[in-house]
Amino acid sequence: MDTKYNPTDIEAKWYKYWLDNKLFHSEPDGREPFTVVIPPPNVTGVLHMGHVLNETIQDILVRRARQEGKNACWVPGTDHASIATEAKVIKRLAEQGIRKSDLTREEFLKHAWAWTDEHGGIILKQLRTLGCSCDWDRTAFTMDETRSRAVIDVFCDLYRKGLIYRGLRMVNWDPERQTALSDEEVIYHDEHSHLYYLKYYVQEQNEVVPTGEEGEIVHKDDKGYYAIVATTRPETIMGDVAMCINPKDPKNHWLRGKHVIVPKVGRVIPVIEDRYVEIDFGTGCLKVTPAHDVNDYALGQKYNLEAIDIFTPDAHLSEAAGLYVGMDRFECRGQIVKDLHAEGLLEKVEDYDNKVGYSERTNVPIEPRLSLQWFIRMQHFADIALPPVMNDDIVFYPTKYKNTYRNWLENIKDWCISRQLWWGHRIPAYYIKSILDQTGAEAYPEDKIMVAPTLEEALAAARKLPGYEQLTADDLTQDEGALDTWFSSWLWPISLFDGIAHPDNKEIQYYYPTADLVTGPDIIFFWVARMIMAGYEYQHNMPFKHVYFTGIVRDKLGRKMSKSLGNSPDPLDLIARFGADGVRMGILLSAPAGNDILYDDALCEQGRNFCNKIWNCFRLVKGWEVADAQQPLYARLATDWFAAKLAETDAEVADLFAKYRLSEALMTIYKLYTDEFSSWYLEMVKPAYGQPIDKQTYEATLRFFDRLLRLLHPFMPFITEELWQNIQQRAEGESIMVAPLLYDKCENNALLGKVEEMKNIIAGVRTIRLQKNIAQKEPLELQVVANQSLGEDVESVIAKLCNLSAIKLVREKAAGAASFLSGTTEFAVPLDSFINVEEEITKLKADLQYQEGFLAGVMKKLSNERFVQNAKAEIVALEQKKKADAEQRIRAIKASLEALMK
RNA sequence: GGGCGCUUAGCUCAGCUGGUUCAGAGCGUCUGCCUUACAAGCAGAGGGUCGGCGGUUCGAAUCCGUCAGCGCCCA
Repeated sequence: MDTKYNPTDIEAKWYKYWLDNKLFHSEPDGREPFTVVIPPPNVTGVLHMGHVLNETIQDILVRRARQEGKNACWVPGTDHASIATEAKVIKRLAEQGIRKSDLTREEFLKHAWAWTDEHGGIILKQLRTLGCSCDWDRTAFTMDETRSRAVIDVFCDLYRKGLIYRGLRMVNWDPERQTALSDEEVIYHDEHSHLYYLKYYVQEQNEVVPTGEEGEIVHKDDKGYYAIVATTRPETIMGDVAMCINPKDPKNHWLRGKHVIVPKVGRVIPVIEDRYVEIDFGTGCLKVTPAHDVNDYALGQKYNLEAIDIFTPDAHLSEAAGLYVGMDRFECRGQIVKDLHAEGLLEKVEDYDNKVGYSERTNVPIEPRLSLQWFIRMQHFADIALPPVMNDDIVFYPTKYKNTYRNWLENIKDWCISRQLWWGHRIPAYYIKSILDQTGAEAYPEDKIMVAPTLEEALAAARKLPGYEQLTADDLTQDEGALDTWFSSWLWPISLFDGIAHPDNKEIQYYYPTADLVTGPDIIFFWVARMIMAGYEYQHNMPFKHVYFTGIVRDKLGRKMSKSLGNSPDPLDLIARFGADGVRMGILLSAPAGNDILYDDALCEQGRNFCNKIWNCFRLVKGWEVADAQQPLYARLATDWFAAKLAETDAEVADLFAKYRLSEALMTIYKLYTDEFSSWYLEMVKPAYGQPIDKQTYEATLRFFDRLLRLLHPFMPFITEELWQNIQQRAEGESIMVAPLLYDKCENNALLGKVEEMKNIIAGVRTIRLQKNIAQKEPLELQVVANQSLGEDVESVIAKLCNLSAIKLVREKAAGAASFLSGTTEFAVPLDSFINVEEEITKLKADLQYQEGFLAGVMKKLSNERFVQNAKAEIVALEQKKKADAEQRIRAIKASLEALMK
C-alpha cells in the first residue's frame, strides 16, 4: 500500500462498481421505504458549491438509511427553469443573428430543446463525481411526458374546482423578459433616489377659498394656486387620472372638490379624498396612476377611475402617454425632470431612500403592470398547508423556519402562475376565435373559456355550448402563455411517481410520503410550502416528513459566492485536488443546519488529511503479522475498552442523526478515529517492532475497523468502500453501501472511566518527559502515592506507552521527583539529576493557589445555609465531594512543597 | 414599518428544560519531536470576566428586562 491515499482512481472504480451492481436502484418491496427527491437543479446549470452542500447532505441521509436496512430511493432530476433557460436560448439565438420575434413558437421550442439536449444532464453527471447515490434509472425532467401530463392535469383540475381564475390584475412585470412574475420572484433592494415635488395648478383658480383652519397650507405663485405632489416616479404623470388627499388632512382641505392640472400633460383631473393617503408623506397629496401602481389601482377601482397604461411591454413610453413616446422609462424620468424644471413646474427635489423591486431572474426593475393573467386562489391551500407544519407532522430543521412559514401562509396572496414565455408548459386554455376577434382577449367571457388537457377535449367541451355545436379545431386558439416553473416543481414529489395521473399506483403508494427534503430556506415559499399544499390536495398527505434547511455557502470572508466576485471554487476542481470524500467532509464540517457556511479550502484539506489518516491506520493493521499467541493484558484492556467506546459513539451518532446534526455526527466520528482509535487504541495494542500480534487482538481490531468504516461510510463513501473491500475477501456485488450498521452492545461506563483516568496518567508522564526533555527511549520509573495499585492491566498499558521500567506503589514519593495529580491521586517520576527545585516549587505553588481558590469557592457555597437548604440533595453532596477532593489535593501539594523546601 | 434570529477562544461553532473541576470542540497559534502506519503526522501547551447594563435566584453563558451591534424574512 502507498503511504498516501490517492482518491482519483479509487473513486472512479467504486462509483462504477456501484452502478454496475445497481446498488442505487430501488424497487418497491417489503422493507420500509426511505425516499428523497432531489431539489431539481436547472437543466442547463452546472454544479456549484451550494449543490455540493445540498447533495452531500442528501447522500449522507440516503446512505445511512440504506445501512439501516431501509429501501432507500433518491430520485434525481432537473427542472426546465423557464425564464432562465429561455433567456439563455434567446441569447444564443442573438449571437446567430436571430431574434425571438422572427421565429414561430414551434421553431423557438426546437432551439430550446436542442439547447436542453446539449446541456441538460451535465449537472447530473457531475453529481456522480461527488458520489451521489441517486437512482439514475428514475431520472426525471419537469418537461418530460409524465411530469408535463401531471402539470396539465392539475391545471385543469384546479380550474374545475374554481381554484384557478383568469383576471386583469396589477402584476409584477419584467420588461426585459416581457412576462409577469409572481410576488415571490421580486427582490427588493434599497435604493438612493429622489423625491420630486411637482406643481399641479388648480383648475378653478377663482373658486379657491382658503378654509383658514389651523395647519392649512396653501401654495400660490404668480400663475395662481397650486398643489404639490411628491413622487419618486415623475415619468408616470402621463398616467395620472386623479389627485388624492386625506379627508382628515387640514393642510389640503382647500383643495376639496377642485380639479388640478397635471403638469406638462395638461390633463385636468379631479381631487378625490381617501383615508388611504398618508398625511405626513410628502405634502399629503398623492398622484393617482392606476395603471402603474398597485395601490393606485385599488383607488382607481374604488373611485371608478380610468387606467391609462403609458408603457409598452418593454417599458418604453407608449402612444397612450402622448409625450416622450418611444423613450425608455428611466431616460424619460431624466428628461421630464429637466423639462418640468425648465417650465417652473418642479418645486424642489429631495434625496430619498426607497425600496425598488427587481426581477429575480433578469435583475431588471419590476414595472407594476395591469394585465390579464392566470392566478391560483391560495387561501384554500394555506388552510390545508399550515396545520401540519405548526403541529409538527412535518418537522423543519432548524425549527425557526416554522415562524417564517406561518407568517407567509397567514398573509397569503394569490399566485400568478402565467408567464409570457414559450419555454414551459403551455396553459391548457382555449378560446373561440370568432369571439376573440370580435371582443379581444381581455374581454373574453369567462364562462366560455375551454380548459382541457388537449385541443380535442377542449373542442368537445366547446361543442356542448349552445350555439357552438358546429365548432372545429380551427376555431379554437390556445392561450399563448406558459406556466410558472414552480407550478411543475410543486408537484415534484408526486409527479416523480406518476401520482397525479395514477394516484393509486404501486410506486406512489410505496414511496410517498417521502422522508426528508433538503433545500435552502430561500425557496421555502417558492417550493417547500407549495409542495406541502399540492401534497395534501392530491395525495391527502404530507410530501415529506422532515425538511432540512441548509445555509448559504459563502467564502471565508462571509461573502456570497458569485461569478462576478470570482470567489466560488469549481467543485470538480476541488474534487480533483482533495478527493470527493475530502470535499464532502470539508463542506459538511462547519455546516450546522440552517447556518451559513464559510467555505475555506482548509476544510477540504482537513477532509483529505483525514482520509490519509484512515488509510494509514489500515496500512498499519494490515501490515501486522499474526501469531497464535496469548492475548497480552494490555491488549485485552484495549479491546474491551474500545468495544465500549465504539458502542458509546454509535449511540451518540444515532442520536445526532435523529436530530439532523450531521456536522456534529461527522465530528464525533472523526474524533473517534483520530483520538480514540489511532492515538489510543492502536498505540495500546500495537506490537513491538518486528513482533507479531496475537490472533485474538488482530481479529477484534479488524472487527472494529469494519464497524468504524460502516459508521463513516455515509459521509465518505469512497475510501470506506475501498478499505472495507480490503479487510477481507468480498464476493462480487458485495458492498459496504448495503452492509448494515453493526451494533455490538457493550455498555461499560466503569471501564470507560477507568481508561480516561489511565489516559490522564499517561499524559502526565508525557508532559514530564516534554518539560524535562527526556527522550521516550529513556526508561522511567513511576511512583503511585496510594494504598492501592492501579490494576495490572492499566499498569501494563501505562508501562507500555510511557516506557516505564517500573510502577511502584509508595507511601511517600522520592525526593527529587516530578509529580502530578490525576483525580486525587498523586503520581511521581523520580528524576534526580533532571529536577529543577525552583521550577518545581513555582509550579506547585501555582497549583496550590488554584486549589485553595477552588476550595474557597466550594466552602462559600457550603456555608451558605440557603444553598444547603434549597439545592437538591445530590448537588449538595457533590459540593461536599468537591470539598473533600480539594482538601486531599491540597494536602498532597503541601507535602510535596515541604519535601522540596527541606 | 412588522416578524424572526444572532452576539461564547484568533476563526467557525456547540453548550442555553439554571447546579458534575462548566466555560467546550474543530481549525489556527506556540513548544518539542523525521519514534520502524501516517510531517497530509505525533506528543504537549497557551488562549474567553460567554456583547453592555439591570433583574429573578442559594446559584445565571443558560431565565426575564433593557441597550448596542449584526443578519435574514415580509410589507
